[in-house]
Amino acid sequence: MLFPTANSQAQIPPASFQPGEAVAILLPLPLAGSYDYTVGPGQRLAAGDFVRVPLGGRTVCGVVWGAGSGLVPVEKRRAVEECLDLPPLPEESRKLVDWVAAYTVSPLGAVLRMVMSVPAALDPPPADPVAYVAAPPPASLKMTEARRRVLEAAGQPLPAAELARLAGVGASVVKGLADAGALTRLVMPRRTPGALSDWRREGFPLSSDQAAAAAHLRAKLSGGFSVTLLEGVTGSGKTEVYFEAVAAALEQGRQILVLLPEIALSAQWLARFERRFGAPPLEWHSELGQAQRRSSWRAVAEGRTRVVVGARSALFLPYPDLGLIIVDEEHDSSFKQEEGVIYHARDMAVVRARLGGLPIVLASATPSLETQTNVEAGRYERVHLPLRHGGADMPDLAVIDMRRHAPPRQTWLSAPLVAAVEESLAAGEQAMLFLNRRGYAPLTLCRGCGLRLQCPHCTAWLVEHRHAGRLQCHHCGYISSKPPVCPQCQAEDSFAACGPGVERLAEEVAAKFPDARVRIMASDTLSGPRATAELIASMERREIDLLIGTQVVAKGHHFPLLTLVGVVDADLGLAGGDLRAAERTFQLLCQVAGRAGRAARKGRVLLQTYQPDDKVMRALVSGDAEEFYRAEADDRRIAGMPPFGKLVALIVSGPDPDQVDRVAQQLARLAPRDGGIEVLGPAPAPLALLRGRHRRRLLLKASRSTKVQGVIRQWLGRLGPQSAVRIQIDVDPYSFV
DNA sequence: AGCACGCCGACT
DNA sequence: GTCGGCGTGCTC
Repeated sequence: MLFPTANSQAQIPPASFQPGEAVAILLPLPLAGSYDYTVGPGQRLAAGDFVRVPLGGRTVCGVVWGAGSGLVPVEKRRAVEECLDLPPLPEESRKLVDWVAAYTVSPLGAVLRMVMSVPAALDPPPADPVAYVAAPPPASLKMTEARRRVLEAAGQPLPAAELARLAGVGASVVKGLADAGALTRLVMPRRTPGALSDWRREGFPLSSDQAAAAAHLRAKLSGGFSVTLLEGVTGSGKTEVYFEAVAAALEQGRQILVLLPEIALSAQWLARFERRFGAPPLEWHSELGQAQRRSSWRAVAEGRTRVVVGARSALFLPYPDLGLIIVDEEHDSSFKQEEGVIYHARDMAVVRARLGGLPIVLASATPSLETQTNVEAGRYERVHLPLRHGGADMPDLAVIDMRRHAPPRQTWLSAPLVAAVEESLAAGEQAMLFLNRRGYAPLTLCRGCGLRLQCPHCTAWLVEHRHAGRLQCHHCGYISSKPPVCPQCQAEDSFAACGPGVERLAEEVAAKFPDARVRIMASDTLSGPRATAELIASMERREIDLLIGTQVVAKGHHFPLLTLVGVVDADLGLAGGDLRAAERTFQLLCQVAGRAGRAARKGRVLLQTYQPDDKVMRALVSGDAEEFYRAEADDRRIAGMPPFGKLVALIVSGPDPDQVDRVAQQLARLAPRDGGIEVLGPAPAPLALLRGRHRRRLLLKASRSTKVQGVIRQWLGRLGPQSAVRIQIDVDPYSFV
C-alpha cells in the first residue's frame, strides 16, 4: 500500500466463531447489551458480520459483537439463522458504537440502530435494471408503424415500459422487437452515488494564504489522527481549501466524509463540489427517499462511494475505509442531536477520526469556544485564513440604538435602517432584513381578557402564520385555525398580534417600500431543495430587491449583489439563561453579516439593538472576535462552565406531572455529592410541558476530568428501573429548554 | 422496537 | 357474554 494507515497496522486475524459456540449479537433495539446466540451448523462467524437471528416470535437482523458472554445457559440460547451476504460492519464503526453508547450513557443497541438506520439495505440488492436500445434490424423484420415508432424512441437505452410509453404502444410490441433481435437487451449497472470517476482535475485557483492552508491540510493526510481547526472569515474560501484535502484523500483512494449542518447542505455547495470534482458527492440527510437511502448505505458499506456529504447522521454510515472527515460550520448547534441518543456530531466525529487514525478538519468563521480552547491547549492545530478571498472587504458594521430610534408602535424598522434600505434600493442594490422568527406574530392575545393563545401540548405560545391561515406550535407541530371568538371571554374580533415575525415584517416593508420586489425566505416557506435553489437563483438574477429571512439565509448561501444587511432584532438570541446565548448570538450575527458585500461592492450591516453596550454588540462593531472569546472564556472558566467544566442534564418527563415530580425529587435525594460534584434542581424545564409530557430538569456539574458517565450510571442504578416516567440524559447539553 | 399478556368499556 | 383499548414487560 502506498500510504500506511492506522487501520492497516494491526492486522490481527479476526477471531472466528464455530458452530455450537456462543456469540454475542448486538441488535438494533434499545437494549443495554448484546444477546448470546449459538453459531448454527455450517456457519463461520466473525465480529462485524450482519446476521439474522430469532427474537421472540420474529426474526431480526443484528451484528456479531464478539464472543458470547457465557451467562446465558445453552438451552436458552437460540441459533443464528443466517449470516447476511454483506461486508461486515468495520471495526471502527463497532468501536464508535461502543464509545458513543458509553459516552452518552445510552443503550448500546440504540446506538447500533443509528448505524442500521436502513433495514432494507441489508436485503439482497435489487437486480440491475434492464434497458433496450435499437440494433440494426435483421432483414427478416416485418416493419410496422408501431415498431417504427419504438425503434425511433430507442435511440438511447430505455427500460421497456418507458419505451412503450414513449412510442405509445403496448408492451408486446417492445417484446416482439426484442425477440426479433431489433432491440438489444442491456443490463444497466446502477450508478453508484458519490462515485467519482473524473475527479483528477485542476483545483480552483487559490490565494497564497489558501494555498498554504491547503498544503498544511494535505500534509495531514499521511500523519494519522489529527484535528485541525480551519478558521477563516465568511468569504475567505475555506471550502476551496478543504476541497484540496478531499483531493488528497481521493488520491489515496480513501473515503471522505463532509459533515454540514442540515440546512447548509445547499445546491450551491453541491454545485461547487461538482465543479471541483466532476460529479456530485453522495448526499445523506433526512429528506432522502427510502430507495436512495438503501442504495447509498450499501454503496458506502461496499466501499464503492468515495465522498459522502451529509448531516450528523452520516457519521454512522459503515465506512470501510474512511480517510478524512471535514466538519464545516463546526460551531453550528444543529450538530447536536437532541432526541433519542443525544450526541454532538462534531465531537463524535473527532472520536471517529481517532478510532480510525485519520485526520479531521473543523472549519468555521466563528469557531466554538470548545474548539478554540482545544486549540489553545494544544490538542487541536489551527490554520487561519485571515482575509476575504478575491479582494472583497469585510462589511462595515454599525449598531442602531433602538432606545434612541424607537420605531412607531406596531412597526419594527427604525428610521436609520429605513433610510439605509432606501439608499440601497435607490442605488439598484439588493438588501436583506434578518429576523429569526417565522410566521406573522410570535404571540396572539385577546384584548378583552388578556388570554394568550397557547399550545395544548407544550408550554409555548401559538405562532400565527397568516399566509397559511393558521396558528402553529413551533415545538410539537400542533396546528389550529384562529378561533372565531376568544375561547375564554367569547369576545369577537378581539385578537391582537404581538411582536413581529417575517410575515409581519413583510407587511411593513410593503408599506414602506411599495416598489421593491420582496421575498421571504424561511424554513417553512421553502418547500424543498428545488424551491430553495430557485429563490437563490432569483436573487442572483436580481429579480428580488429585498429579501426577508430567518436563520436559513445565514447558512451556506452567497448573494453576490447583496450590499446591505439589516438585523431587525439583534437581541433576540440573548434572552433566557442559556449558557451559550452570547456565543451563539455572536456566531449567528457574524454569519448573517457575512452575507453582505461578498463580491466587489463593500457591504454594510446595521444591527438594531436595545443593548448597544452588550459585549456581543461591542464585539461585532469592533470586529474584535478574539477579545470577545477571551472574555467569554474567562467568564466560563470562573463559573466552572463548559468547556472548563462538565455538565450533564437529566430530563425527567412523563404524562403525569405528580409522578414526574416524585421521580425528579427522588433523583435529587439520591444525587451524588462527592468529588466536587454539584447537582442543581429539579426545576421545571423552560418548556415544562412538551408534546404532552411534563418535564423537570436536573443539572449535574463537575470538573472537566470527572468521569461523569460512571457517576450517572450509579446514580440511576440507585433509583432503580423506571417505567411510566422517562429519564433522558444529555451529556454536554447545548439546549436548556 | 415489536409483540404478548393482562385487566376494564361498547358491541354481536 | 365477547372484541379491543393500550399499559407493562420481555426478548438470548
